[in-house]
Amino acid sequence: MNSPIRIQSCSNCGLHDMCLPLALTQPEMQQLDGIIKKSTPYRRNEAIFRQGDAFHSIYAVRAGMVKTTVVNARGEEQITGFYFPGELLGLNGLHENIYTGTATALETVSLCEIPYIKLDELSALLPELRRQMMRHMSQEIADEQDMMLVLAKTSAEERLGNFLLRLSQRFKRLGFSSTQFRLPMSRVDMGNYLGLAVETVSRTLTKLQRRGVIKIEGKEVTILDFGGLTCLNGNCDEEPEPLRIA
Amino acid sequence: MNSPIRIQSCSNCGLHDMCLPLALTQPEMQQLDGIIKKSTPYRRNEAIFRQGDAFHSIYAVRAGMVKTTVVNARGEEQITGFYFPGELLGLNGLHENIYTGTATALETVSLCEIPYIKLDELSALLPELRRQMMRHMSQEIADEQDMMLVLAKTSAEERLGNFLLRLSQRFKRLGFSSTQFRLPMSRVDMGNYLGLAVETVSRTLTKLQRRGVIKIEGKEVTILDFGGLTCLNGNCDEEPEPLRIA
DNA sequence: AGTAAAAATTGATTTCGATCAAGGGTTTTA
DNA sequence: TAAAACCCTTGATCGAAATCAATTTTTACT
Repeated sequence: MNSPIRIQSCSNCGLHDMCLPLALTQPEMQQLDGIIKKSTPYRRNEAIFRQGDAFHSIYAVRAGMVKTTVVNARGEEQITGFYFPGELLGLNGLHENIYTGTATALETVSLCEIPYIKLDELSALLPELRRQMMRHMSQEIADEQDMMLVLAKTSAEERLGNFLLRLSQRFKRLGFSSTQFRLPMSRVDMGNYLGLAVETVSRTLTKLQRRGVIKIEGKEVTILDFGGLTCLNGNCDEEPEPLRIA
Repeated sequence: MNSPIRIQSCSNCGLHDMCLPLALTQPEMQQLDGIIKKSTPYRRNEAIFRQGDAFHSIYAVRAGMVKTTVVNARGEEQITGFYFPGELLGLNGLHENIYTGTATALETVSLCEIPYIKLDELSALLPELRRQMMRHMSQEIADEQDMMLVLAKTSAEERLGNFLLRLSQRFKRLGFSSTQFRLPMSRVDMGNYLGLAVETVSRTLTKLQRRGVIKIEGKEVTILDFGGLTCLNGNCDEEPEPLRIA
Protein backbone atom coordinates (compact mmCIF):
# COMPACT_ATOMS: atom_id res chain seq x y z
CA MET A 1 0.00 0.00 0.00
CA ASN A 2 2.12 2.76 1.35
CA SER A 3 5.54 1.21 0.91
CA PRO A 4 8.30 3.78 0.51
CA ILE A 5 10.50 3.85 -2.53
CA ARG A 6 13.60 1.93 -1.66
CA ILE A 7 16.86 1.71 -3.49
CA GLN A 8 19.92 -0.40 -3.05
CA SER A 9 22.73 1.07 -1.06
CA CYS A 10 25.61 2.33 -3.13
CA SER A 11 28.38 -0.22 -3.27
CA ASN A 12 30.98 2.50 -3.51
CA CYS A 13 30.31 5.04 -0.82
CA GLY A 14 27.66 3.21 1.15
CA LEU A 15 25.43 6.26 1.04
CA HIS A 16 23.06 5.67 -1.81
CA ASP A 17 22.86 4.70 -5.45
CA MET A 18 23.10 8.19 -6.80
CA CYS A 19 26.70 8.66 -5.71
CA LEU A 20 29.53 9.25 -8.02
CA PRO A 21 31.33 6.10 -8.99
CA LEU A 22 34.05 6.42 -6.39
CA ALA A 23 36.80 3.85 -6.39
CA LEU A 24 37.34 3.10 -2.74
CA THR A 25 39.81 0.72 -1.22
CA GLN A 26 38.72 -1.59 1.57
CA PRO A 27 40.39 0.43 4.34
CA GLU A 28 38.79 3.60 3.01
CA MET A 29 35.41 1.93 3.16
CA GLN A 30 36.02 1.00 6.78
CA GLN A 31 37.03 4.52 7.69
CA LEU A 32 33.85 5.75 6.07
CA ASP A 33 31.77 3.39 8.14
CA GLY A 34 33.03 5.06 11.26
CA ILE A 35 31.91 8.48 10.08
CA ILE A 36 28.59 7.91 8.40
CA LYS A 37 25.80 6.63 10.59
CA LYS A 38 22.79 4.80 9.25
CA SER A 39 19.92 6.28 11.19
CA THR A 40 16.99 4.37 12.58
CA PRO A 41 13.99 4.75 10.26
CA TYR A 42 11.74 7.78 10.62
CA ARG A 43 7.99 7.27 10.48
CA ARG A 44 5.39 9.23 8.56
CA ASN A 45 5.10 12.82 9.83
CA GLU A 46 8.14 12.44 12.06
CA ALA A 47 10.55 15.39 12.04
CA ILE A 48 14.17 14.73 11.09
CA PHE A 49 15.23 18.21 12.15
CA ARG A 50 13.33 21.39 12.93
CA GLN A 51 13.73 25.01 11.93
CA GLY A 52 15.82 26.68 14.59
CA ASP A 53 17.50 23.50 15.85
CA ALA A 54 21.26 23.62 16.22
CA PHE A 55 22.82 22.34 13.03
CA HIS A 56 24.66 19.09 13.56
CA SER A 57 24.34 16.86 10.49
CA ILE A 58 23.65 16.57 6.84
CA TYR A 59 21.48 13.64 5.78
CA ALA A 60 21.37 11.55 2.64
CA VAL A 61 17.99 9.99 1.86
CA ARG A 62 18.27 6.22 1.35
CA ALA A 63 14.63 5.20 1.12
CA GLY A 64 11.30 7.01 1.31
CA MET A 65 10.48 10.63 0.69
CA VAL A 66 10.95 13.75 2.75
CA LYS A 67 9.51 17.27 2.60
CA THR A 68 11.14 20.43 3.90
CA THR A 69 9.28 23.51 5.07
CA VAL A 70 10.00 27.03 6.24
CA VAL A 71 7.77 29.13 8.48
CA ASN A 72 7.70 32.92 8.53
CA ALA A 73 7.02 35.24 11.43
CA ARG A 74 3.29 35.20 10.73
CA GLY A 75 3.28 31.42 11.02
CA GLU A 76 2.63 30.76 7.34
CA GLU A 77 4.28 27.55 6.24
CA GLN A 78 5.80 26.91 2.85
CA ILE A 79 7.00 23.57 1.52
CA THR A 80 10.37 24.29 -0.06
CA GLY A 81 11.12 20.89 -1.50
CA PHE A 82 10.47 17.18 -1.75
CA TYR A 83 13.50 14.93 -1.36
CA PHE A 84 13.97 11.59 -3.06
CA PRO A 85 16.47 8.80 -2.36
CA GLY A 86 19.94 9.99 -3.28
CA GLU A 87 19.28 13.59 -2.32
CA LEU A 88 20.78 15.57 0.56
CA LEU A 89 18.98 17.24 3.45
CA GLY A 90 20.14 20.05 5.67
CA LEU A 91 22.44 21.88 3.27
CA ASN A 92 20.91 25.16 4.35
CA GLY A 93 22.16 24.76 7.91
CA LEU A 94 25.82 25.48 7.37
CA HIS A 95 25.84 29.23 7.17
CA GLU A 96 24.78 30.03 10.67
CA ASN A 97 24.83 26.64 12.32
CA ILE A 98 21.07 26.55 12.61
CA TYR A 99 18.61 24.63 10.48
CA THR A 100 16.65 27.27 8.58
CA GLY A 101 13.85 24.84 7.80
CA THR A 102 12.12 21.69 9.01
CA ALA A 103 12.45 18.26 7.38
CA THR A 104 9.57 15.80 7.78
CA ALA A 105 9.20 12.22 6.60
CA LEU A 106 6.32 11.77 4.15
CA GLU A 107 6.42 8.02 4.65
CA THR A 108 8.76 5.58 6.38
CA VAL A 109 12.19 6.93 5.62
CA SER A 110 15.71 5.71 6.15
CA LEU A 111 18.66 8.07 6.12
CA CYS A 112 22.41 8.29 6.41
CA GLU A 113 23.66 10.88 8.84
CA ILE A 114 26.90 12.74 8.21
CA PRO A 115 27.85 14.67 11.35
CA TYR A 116 29.05 18.14 10.53
CA ILE A 117 32.11 17.89 12.74
CA LYS A 118 33.25 14.92 10.68
CA LEU A 119 32.86 16.82 7.43
CA ASP A 120 36.44 18.05 7.26
CA GLU A 121 37.75 14.65 8.13
CA LEU A 122 35.57 13.20 5.42
CA SER A 123 36.69 15.82 2.92
CA ALA A 124 40.28 14.92 3.51
CA LEU A 125 39.54 11.24 3.12
CA LEU A 126 37.35 11.66 0.07
CA PRO A 127 37.89 14.92 -1.79
CA GLU A 128 35.48 13.69 -4.42
CA LEU A 129 32.70 13.48 -1.86
CA ARG A 130 33.24 17.11 -0.98
CA ARG A 131 32.98 18.09 -4.63
CA GLN A 132 29.87 15.97 -4.90
CA MET A 133 28.36 17.81 -1.98
CA MET A 134 29.08 21.17 -3.54
CA ARG A 135 27.46 19.99 -6.73
CA HIS A 136 24.38 19.00 -4.75
CA MET A 137 24.28 22.48 -3.22
CA SER A 138 24.71 24.07 -6.59
CA GLN A 139 21.91 21.92 -7.96
CA GLU A 140 19.67 22.95 -5.12
CA ILE A 141 20.33 26.64 -5.80
CA ALA A 142 19.53 26.17 -9.48
CA ASP A 143 16.36 24.21 -8.71
CA GLU A 144 15.12 26.82 -6.30
CA GLN A 145 15.72 29.58 -8.82
CA ASP A 146 13.61 27.64 -11.31
CA MET A 147 10.95 27.31 -8.65
CA MET A 148 11.01 31.08 -8.10
CA LEU A 149 10.20 31.49 -11.78
CA VAL A 150 7.36 29.02 -11.54
CA LEU A 151 5.89 30.74 -8.49
CA ALA A 152 6.24 34.23 -9.89
CA LYS A 153 5.18 33.76 -13.47
CA THR A 154 3.03 30.74 -14.23
CA SER A 155 -0.64 29.70 -14.08
CA ALA A 156 -2.05 26.92 -11.92
CA GLU A 157 -2.13 24.58 -14.90
CA GLU A 158 1.50 25.21 -15.77
CA ARG A 159 2.57 24.69 -12.18
CA LEU A 160 0.89 21.32 -11.91
CA GLY A 161 2.21 20.27 -15.30
CA ASN A 162 5.73 21.27 -14.41
CA PHE A 163 5.44 19.55 -11.04
CA LEU A 164 4.28 16.23 -12.49
CA LEU A 165 6.99 16.30 -15.14
CA ARG A 166 9.72 16.88 -12.59
CA LEU A 167 8.39 14.10 -10.39
CA SER A 168 8.33 11.84 -13.42
CA GLN A 169 11.96 12.61 -14.21
CA ARG A 170 13.04 11.85 -10.70
CA PHE A 171 11.23 8.52 -10.64
CA LYS A 172 12.88 7.67 -13.92
CA ARG A 173 16.31 8.54 -12.58
CA LEU A 174 15.68 6.12 -9.72
CA GLY A 175 14.87 3.36 -12.20
CA PHE A 176 11.09 3.47 -11.81
CA SER A 177 8.44 4.07 -14.42
CA SER A 178 8.28 7.67 -15.55
CA THR A 179 4.72 7.30 -16.83
CA GLN A 180 3.07 5.77 -13.79
CA PHE A 181 3.81 6.50 -10.17
CA ARG A 182 2.30 7.12 -6.79
CA LEU A 183 2.23 10.64 -5.40
CA PRO A 184 3.84 10.50 -1.98
CA MET A 185 2.26 13.75 -0.80
CA SER A 186 -1.28 15.03 -0.23
CA ARG A 187 -3.09 17.57 -2.41
CA VAL A 188 -2.67 20.06 0.40
CA ASP A 189 1.09 19.58 0.27
CA MET A 190 1.13 20.00 -3.50
CA GLY A 191 -0.84 23.20 -3.20
CA ASN A 192 1.36 24.48 -0.44
CA TYR A 193 4.50 23.78 -2.47
CA LEU A 194 3.09 25.31 -5.66
CA GLY A 195 1.51 28.33 -4.04
CA LEU A 196 -2.04 27.20 -4.80
CA ALA A 197 -5.15 26.46 -2.74
CA VAL A 198 -6.09 22.78 -2.40
CA GLU A 199 -9.27 23.41 -4.33
CA THR A 200 -7.29 24.77 -7.24
CA VAL A 201 -4.99 21.74 -7.24
CA SER A 202 -7.98 19.43 -7.32
CA ARG A 203 -9.77 21.34 -10.04
CA THR A 204 -6.66 21.63 -12.17
CA LEU A 205 -5.86 17.92 -11.94
CA THR A 206 -9.43 17.18 -12.99
CA LYS A 207 -9.04 19.56 -15.92
CA LEU A 208 -5.80 17.94 -17.07
CA GLN A 209 -7.46 14.56 -16.78
CA ARG A 210 -10.48 15.62 -18.86
CA ARG A 211 -8.11 16.88 -21.49
CA GLY A 212 -6.59 13.42 -21.61
CA VAL A 213 -3.09 14.50 -20.58
CA ILE A 214 -3.03 12.45 -17.39
CA LYS A 215 -5.06 9.84 -15.60
CA ILE A 216 -5.32 10.21 -11.86
CA GLU A 217 -6.91 7.89 -9.34
CA GLY A 218 -6.31 9.00 -5.82
CA LYS A 219 -2.55 9.10 -5.53
CA GLU A 220 -1.81 7.02 -8.62
CA VAL A 221 -0.83 9.12 -11.60
CA THR A 222 -0.44 7.99 -15.20
CA ILE A 223 0.98 10.40 -17.71
CA LEU A 224 -0.83 9.78 -20.98
CA ASP A 225 0.57 12.62 -23.06
CA PHE A 226 4.04 13.89 -22.24
CA GLY A 227 3.80 16.34 -25.11
CA GLY A 228 0.72 17.90 -23.59
CA LEU A 229 2.47 18.37 -20.27
CA THR A 230 5.67 19.67 -21.83
CA CYS A 231 3.55 22.12 -23.79
CA LEU A 232 2.46 23.70 -20.55
CA ASN A 233 6.08 24.53 -19.88
CA GLY A 234 6.43 26.30 -23.19
CA ASN A 235 8.51 23.59 -24.84
CA CYS A 236 6.28 23.39 -27.88
CA ASP A 237 5.16 25.67 -30.66
CA GLU A 238 1.41 25.23 -30.57
CA GLU A 239 -0.69 26.20 -27.61
CA PRO A 240 -2.33 23.34 -25.71
CA GLU A 241 -5.76 22.31 -26.96
CA PRO A 242 -8.45 24.28 -25.18
CA LEU A 243 -10.70 22.08 -23.07
CA ARG A 244 -13.86 21.08 -24.89
CA ILE A 245 -16.63 20.59 -22.39
CA ALA A 246 -18.92 17.70 -23.32
CA MET B 1 24.55 60.58 -9.55
CA ASN B 2 24.73 56.96 -10.37
CA SER B 3 27.89 56.07 -8.51
CA PRO B 4 28.03 52.42 -7.50
CA ILE B 5 28.39 51.38 -3.91
CA ARG B 6 32.04 50.78 -3.32
CA ILE B 7 33.76 49.13 -0.42
CA GLN B 8 37.36 48.68 0.55
CA SER B 9 39.06 45.53 -0.54
CA CYS B 10 39.53 43.00 2.21
CA SER B 11 43.01 43.20 3.63
CA ASN B 12 43.03 39.51 4.38
CA CYS B 13 41.90 37.63 1.35
CA GLY B 14 41.91 40.45 -1.17
CA LEU B 15 38.42 39.50 -2.24
CA HIS B 16 36.14 41.81 -0.36
CA ASP B 17 35.34 43.15 3.07
CA MET B 18 32.84 40.54 3.99
CA CYS B 19 35.39 37.75 4.20
CA LEU B 20 36.23 35.86 7.27
CA PRO B 21 39.16 37.29 9.18
CA LEU B 22 41.72 34.97 7.72
CA ALA B 23 45.22 35.06 9.09
CA LEU B 24 47.38 34.81 6.02
CA THR B 25 51.14 34.79 5.81
CA GLN B 26 52.89 36.89 3.21
CA PRO B 27 53.72 33.94 0.92
CA GLU B 28 50.12 32.76 1.13
CA MET B 29 48.95 36.18 0.04
CA GLN B 30 51.24 36.04 -2.96
CA GLN B 31 50.00 32.61 -3.97
CA LEU B 32 46.47 33.94 -3.74
CA ASP B 33 47.30 36.81 -6.05
CA GLY B 34 48.21 34.33 -8.74
CA ILE B 35 44.85 32.62 -8.52
CA ILE B 36 42.34 35.39 -8.08
CA LYS B 37 42.00 37.85 -10.92
CA LYS B 38 40.61 41.33 -10.49
CA SER B 39 38.37 41.75 -13.51
CA THR B 40 38.06 44.89 -15.60
CA PRO B 41 34.93 46.81 -14.57
CA TYR B 42 31.60 45.88 -16.13
CA ARG B 43 29.30 48.66 -17.29
CA ARG B 44 25.57 49.04 -16.72
CA ASN B 45 23.59 46.29 -18.45
CA GLU B 46 26.72 44.38 -19.38
CA ALA B 47 26.49 40.60 -18.90
CA ILE B 48 29.06 38.94 -16.64
CA PHE B 49 27.99 35.47 -17.71
CA ARG B 50 24.97 34.12 -19.55
CA GLN B 51 22.60 31.24 -18.98
CA GLY B 52 23.96 28.28 -20.93
CA ASP B 53 27.57 29.50 -21.04
CA ALA B 54 30.21 27.00 -20.05
CA PHE B 55 30.93 27.41 -16.36
CA HIS B 56 34.44 28.69 -15.75
CA SER B 57 34.53 30.98 -12.74
CA ILE B 58 32.90 32.11 -9.56
CA TYR B 59 32.88 35.87 -8.97
CA ALA B 60 32.98 37.95 -5.82
CA VAL B 61 31.36 41.37 -6.10
CA ARG B 62 33.75 44.16 -5.02
CA ALA B 63 31.77 47.26 -5.98
CA GLY B 64 28.43 47.95 -7.60
CA MET B 65 25.36 45.78 -7.81
CA VAL B 66 24.46 42.82 -9.97
CA LYS B 67 21.20 41.06 -10.82
CA THR B 68 20.79 37.44 -11.87
CA THR B 69 18.01 36.09 -14.04
CA VAL B 70 16.72 32.78 -15.34
CA VAL B 71 14.67 32.28 -18.49
CA ASN B 72 12.28 29.40 -19.07
CA ALA B 73 11.39 27.65 -22.31
CA ARG B 74 8.58 30.10 -23.00
CA GLY B 75 11.04 32.99 -22.78
CA GLU B 76 9.69 34.40 -19.53
CA GLU B 77 12.44 35.97 -17.48
CA GLN B 78 12.67 35.97 -13.72
CA ILE B 79 15.11 37.94 -11.61
CA THR B 80 16.41 35.49 -9.02
CA GLY B 81 18.54 37.82 -6.96
CA PHE B 82 20.34 41.10 -6.45
CA TYR B 83 23.98 40.86 -5.42
CA PHE B 84 25.80 43.34 -3.23
CA PRO B 85 29.52 43.80 -2.60
CA GLY B 86 30.85 40.84 -0.66
CA GLU B 87 28.47 38.36 -2.27
CA LEU B 88 29.29 35.53 -4.66
CA LEU B 89 28.04 34.99 -8.21
CA GLY B 90 27.90 31.81 -10.22
CA LEU B 91 27.45 29.29 -7.42
CA ASN B 92 24.73 27.57 -9.41
CA GLY B 93 27.12 26.64 -12.19
CA LEU B 94 29.02 23.85 -10.49
CA HIS B 95 26.60 21.00 -10.80
CA GLU B 96 26.60 20.59 -14.52
CA ASN B 97 29.36 22.95 -15.58
CA ILE B 98 26.93 25.36 -17.18
CA TYR B 99 25.68 28.65 -15.82
CA THR B 100 21.99 28.11 -15.14
CA GLY B 101 21.31 31.83 -15.10
CA THR B 102 22.52 35.18 -16.41
CA ALA B 103 24.33 37.81 -14.33
CA THR B 104 24.03 41.46 -15.38
CA ALA B 105 25.61 44.59 -13.94
CA LEU B 106 23.01 47.07 -12.65
CA GLU B 107 25.63 49.82 -12.57
CA THR B 108 29.39 49.97 -12.97
CA VAL B 109 30.63 46.89 -11.22
CA SER B 110 34.02 45.53 -10.28
CA LEU B 111 34.56 41.88 -9.53
CA CYS B 112 37.11 39.30 -8.49
CA GLU B 113 37.21 36.22 -10.62
CA ILE B 114 38.04 32.82 -9.16
CA PRO B 115 38.61 30.32 -11.97
CA TYR B 116 36.95 27.02 -11.27
CA ILE B 117 40.01 24.98 -12.20
CA LYS B 118 41.92 26.79 -9.47
CA LEU B 119 39.30 25.99 -6.89
CA ASP B 120 40.87 22.81 -5.63
CA GLU B 121 44.27 24.45 -5.49
CA LEU B 122 42.71 27.29 -3.56
CA SER B 123 40.91 24.92 -1.22
CA ALA B 124 44.14 23.22 -0.37
CA LEU B 125 45.83 26.55 0.24
CA LEU B 126 42.98 28.02 2.22
CA PRO B 127 40.62 25.46 3.68
CA GLU B 128 38.84 28.29 5.44
CA LEU B 129 37.98 29.87 2.11
CA ARG B 130 36.35 26.65 0.99
CA ARG B 131 34.26 26.56 4.15
CA GLN B 132 33.38 30.18 3.55
CA MET B 133 32.21 29.35 0.08
CA MET B 134 30.03 26.54 1.34
CA ARG B 135 28.54 28.88 3.87
CA HIS B 136 27.73 31.32 1.06
CA MET B 137 26.02 28.54 -0.86
CA SER B 138 24.12 27.49 2.21
CA GLN B 139 23.05 31.08 2.76
CA GLU B 140 21.86 31.33 -0.82
CA ILE B 141 19.77 28.18 -0.45
CA ALA B 142 18.18 29.54 2.72
CA ASP B 143 17.51 32.94 1.13
CA GLU B 144 15.88 31.40 -1.88
CA GLN B 145 13.67 29.24 0.28
CA ASP B 146 12.53 32.37 2.08
CA MET B 147 11.85 33.94 -1.30
CA MET B 148 9.73 30.95 -2.29
CA LEU B 149 7.59 31.62 0.76
CA VAL B 150 7.25 35.27 -0.17
CA LEU B 151 6.26 34.47 -3.74
CA ALA B 152 3.82 31.73 -2.79
CA LYS B 153 2.08 33.24 0.21
CA THR B 154 2.20 37.01 0.53
CA SER B 155 0.38 40.08 -0.80
CA ALA B 156 1.92 42.82 -2.92
CA GLU B 157 2.25 45.05 0.13
CA GLU B 158 4.03 42.40 2.16
CA ARG B 159 6.41 41.66 -0.71
CA LEU B 160 7.47 45.26 -1.09
CA GLY B 161 7.80 45.69 2.65
CA ASN B 162 9.92 42.58 2.96
CA PHE B 163 12.01 43.63 -0.02
CA LEU B 164 12.77 47.10 1.36
CA LEU B 165 13.64 45.68 4.77
CA ARG B 166 16.07 43.19 3.32
CA LEU B 167 17.71 45.88 1.19
CA SER B 168 17.98 48.03 4.27
CA GLN B 169 19.71 45.25 6.21
CA ARG B 170 22.21 44.71 3.46
CA PHE B 171 23.07 48.40 3.20
CA LYS B 172 23.55 48.42 6.96
CA ARG B 173 25.86 45.44 6.83
CA LEU B 174 27.98 47.32 4.31
CA GLY B 175 28.25 50.24 6.69
CA PHE B 176 25.72 52.51 4.97
CA SER B 177 22.57 54.05 6.35
CA SER B 178 19.80 51.54 6.82
CA THR B 179 17.11 54.21 6.78
CA GLN B 180 18.02 56.05 3.61
CA PHE B 181 19.37 54.57 0.42
CA ARG B 182 19.17 54.62 -3.33
CA LEU B 183 17.43 51.78 -5.13
CA PRO B 184 19.87 50.42 -7.68
CA MET B 185 17.18 48.78 -9.80
CA SER B 186 14.15 49.95 -11.78
CA ARG B 187 10.53 49.43 -10.76
CA VAL B 188 10.27 46.90 -13.56
CA ASP B 189 13.11 44.89 -12.01
CA MET B 190 11.50 45.04 -8.59
CA GLY B 191 8.23 43.80 -10.03
CA ASN B 192 9.95 41.06 -11.94
CA TYR B 193 11.82 39.89 -8.85
CA LEU B 194 8.74 40.01 -6.62
CA GLY B 195 6.33 38.48 -9.12
CA LEU B 196 4.31 41.68 -9.53
CA ALA B 197 3.40 43.95 -12.44
CA VAL B 198 5.19 47.33 -12.59
CA GLU B 199 1.90 49.08 -12.04
CA THR B 200 1.35 47.16 -8.84
CA VAL B 201 4.83 48.03 -7.58
CA SER B 202 4.19 51.69 -8.25
CA ARG B 203 0.76 51.70 -6.66
CA THR B 204 1.96 49.79 -3.62
CA LEU B 205 4.91 52.11 -3.01
CA THR B 206 2.53 55.05 -3.21
CA LYS B 207 0.24 53.36 -0.72
CA LEU B 208 3.07 52.71 1.75
CA GLN B 209 4.13 56.31 1.37
CA ARG B 210 0.61 57.65 2.05
CA ARG B 211 0.53 55.53 5.15
CA GLY B 212 3.71 57.24 6.27
CA VAL B 213 5.82 54.09 6.45
CA ILE B 214 8.30 55.21 3.81
CA LYS B 215 9.18 58.26 1.80
CA ILE B 216 10.11 57.68 -1.80
CA GLU B 217 11.39 60.14 -4.38
CA GLY B 218 12.39 58.43 -7.58
CA LYS B 219 15.04 55.98 -6.51
CA GLU B 220 15.73 57.51 -3.10
CA VAL B 221 14.02 55.65 -0.27
CA THR B 222 13.68 56.74 3.33
CA ILE B 223 12.25 54.31 5.82
CA LEU B 224 10.21 56.34 8.29
CA ASP B 225 8.63 53.56 10.30
CA PHE B 226 10.54 50.30 10.61
CA GLY B 227 7.79 48.96 12.84
CA GLY B 228 5.25 49.49 10.11
CA LEU B 229 7.37 47.61 7.61
CA THR B 230 8.20 44.81 10.00
CA CYS B 231 4.48 44.52 10.70
CA LEU B 232 3.94 43.57 7.11
CA ASN B 233 6.15 40.58 7.70
CA GLY B 234 4.09 39.45 10.63
CA ASN B 235 6.60 40.46 13.28
CA CYS B 236 4.08 42.39 15.31
CA ASP B 237 0.89 41.69 17.18
CA GLU B 238 -1.45 44.32 15.76
CA GLU B 239 -2.44 44.48 12.16
CA PRO B 240 -1.12 47.43 10.17
CA GLU B 241 -3.33 50.54 10.21
CA PRO B 242 -5.74 50.45 7.32
CA LEU B 243 -5.18 53.29 4.90
CA ARG B 244 -7.52 56.18 5.56
CA ILE B 245 -8.26 57.95 2.32
CA ALA B 246 -8.46 61.70 2.75
C1' DA C 1 -16.01 -4.51 10.31
C1' DG C 2 -17.61 -0.17 11.65
C1' DT C 3 -17.08 4.41 12.82
C1' DA C 4 -14.52 8.58 13.25
C1' DA C 5 -11.36 11.59 11.17
C1' DA C 6 -8.97 13.29 7.34
C1' DA C 7 -8.56 14.18 2.45
C1' DA C 8 -10.48 15.24 -1.95
C1' DT C 9 -13.85 17.06 -5.06
C1' DT C 10 -17.19 20.34 -6.88
C1' DG C 11 -19.93 24.63 -6.92
C1' DA C 12 -20.83 29.73 -5.93
C1' DT C 13 -18.91 34.04 -4.91
C1' DT C 14 -15.42 37.41 -4.06
C1' DT C 15 -11.02 39.65 -4.44
C1' DC C 16 -6.41 41.04 -5.53
C1' DG C 17 -3.56 42.04 -8.86
C1' DA C 18 -2.99 41.73 -14.13
C1' DT C 19 -3.99 44.03 -18.11
C1' DC C 20 -5.33 47.84 -20.97
C1' DA C 21 -4.93 52.74 -21.58
C1' DA C 22 -3.13 57.31 -21.17
C1' DG C 23 -0.17 61.10 -19.48
C1' DG C 24 3.85 63.11 -17.32
C1' DG C 25 8.99 62.72 -16.15
C1' DT C 26 13.63 61.76 -16.78
C1' DT C 27 17.74 60.25 -18.63
C1' DT C 28 20.46 59.36 -23.08
C1' DT C 29 22.14 60.33 -27.50
C1' DA C 30 22.86 62.90 -31.56
C1' DT D 1 18.68 71.32 -26.99
C1' DA D 2 15.83 68.52 -29.29
C1' DA D 3 13.84 64.23 -29.68
C1' DA D 4 13.78 59.65 -28.76
C1' DA D 5 13.66 56.10 -25.71
C1' DC D 6 12.67 54.70 -21.45
C1' DC D 7 10.63 54.95 -16.80
C1' DC D 8 7.07 55.94 -13.56
C1' DT D 9 2.41 56.90 -12.08
C1' DT D 10 -2.62 56.75 -12.01
C1' DG D 11 -7.23 55.18 -13.60
C1' DA D 12 -10.67 51.66 -15.40
C1' DT D 13 -11.75 47.04 -16.33
C1' DC D 14 -11.22 42.12 -16.27
C1' DG D 15 -9.94 37.52 -14.92
C1' DA D 16 -7.65 33.67 -12.45
C1' DA D 17 -7.46 31.82 -8.36
C1' DA D 18 -8.78 32.45 -3.30
C1' DT D 19 -12.32 31.85 -0.27
C1' DC D 20 -16.62 30.11 1.47
C1' DA D 21 -19.67 26.19 1.58
C1' DA D 22 -21.29 21.58 1.06
C1' DT D 23 -20.72 16.66 -0.22
C1' DT D 24 -18.27 12.50 -1.20
C1' DT D 25 -14.37 9.48 -0.85
C1' DT D 26 -10.50 7.58 1.42
C1' DT D 27 -7.83 6.44 5.31
C1' DA D 28 -7.04 5.44 10.18
C1' DC D 29 -8.40 3.48 14.45
C1' DT D 30 -10.74 0.59 18.00
